[in-house]
This record gives sequence, C-alpha cells and structure tokens, in this order.
Amino acid sequence: MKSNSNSFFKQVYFIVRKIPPGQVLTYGQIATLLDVPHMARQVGWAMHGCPPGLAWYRVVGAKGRILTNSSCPAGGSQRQRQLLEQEAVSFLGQYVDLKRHQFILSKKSSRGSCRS
DNA sequence: GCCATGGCTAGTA
DNA sequence: GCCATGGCTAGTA
Repeated sequence: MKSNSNSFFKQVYFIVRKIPPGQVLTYGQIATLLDVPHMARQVGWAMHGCPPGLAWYRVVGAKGRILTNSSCPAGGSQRQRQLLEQEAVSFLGQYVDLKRHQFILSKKSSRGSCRS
C-alpha cells in the first residue's frame, strides 16, 4: 500500500510508450519530465524491470551512449544497438546521433484551458 | 556497496 | 575519464 515508487515506475513507462520509433529519450530527460531530475538513475532501474512490449531500447544515456550491459534481462548493449538500428537510428561511434533522434517532449503541466 | 547517470576536466591541435 | 549523487533493486527460483 504505500508503494509510491510504483507510481514512479508507471509514469516512466507511460513516457517511454510515447517515444515514436526511430527516436530516443535519455534517462535524465524522463526524470526531468517527471519533475525529479535527480532520479535519472532510478529511471534506469525502472527500465530493468520494464514490462514486455515496452521499447526499453529507446532510452539511452545523456550523451546518447548505450548503457546497458550483459546483466540486463532484455538484452545487452549489442542487442539494444541492433534494435535501434532496425528503426533507422544512426550512430556516431558509440553514441546515438541525438541531434537527429532525440525525442523532445513538453511537460504540459497545465491541463486544458490554453486560452492565451 | 552498487549502479541501464550526468556533468565537468584535462590534454591536444 | 573521473567523481559526486541518490535511492535501494542487481534477473538465480
């Protein structure tokens, strides 16, 4: 009953679901969107237990680097890169080309009434 | 202690 | 590349 962090996980998944194919988001970006920039690392762990069907591989480090390793259930760094390249994501060496593929989300904290 | 982070430094050209 | 952070989970049922 007090699993407040459970909600955090769900919010992370909610955002990840909004990433379109061929684009990526960074851990820090997701944390910032949830108004907890310091939780970037916890976003990483949320992905570790991500539900099936979630595009976990569309989340990378701040510089576009793939941070997964062999201990990741869903797949290691090679797997992640492979999945991204399937969606035509281009790499610059070890890094995803964020200039081209970073997904930009607005916070939109205010609901409705966008009367200017 | 551990880590699926992020930001900054240093050394070079 | 290295260090400071922050939260707690390390996937072996």
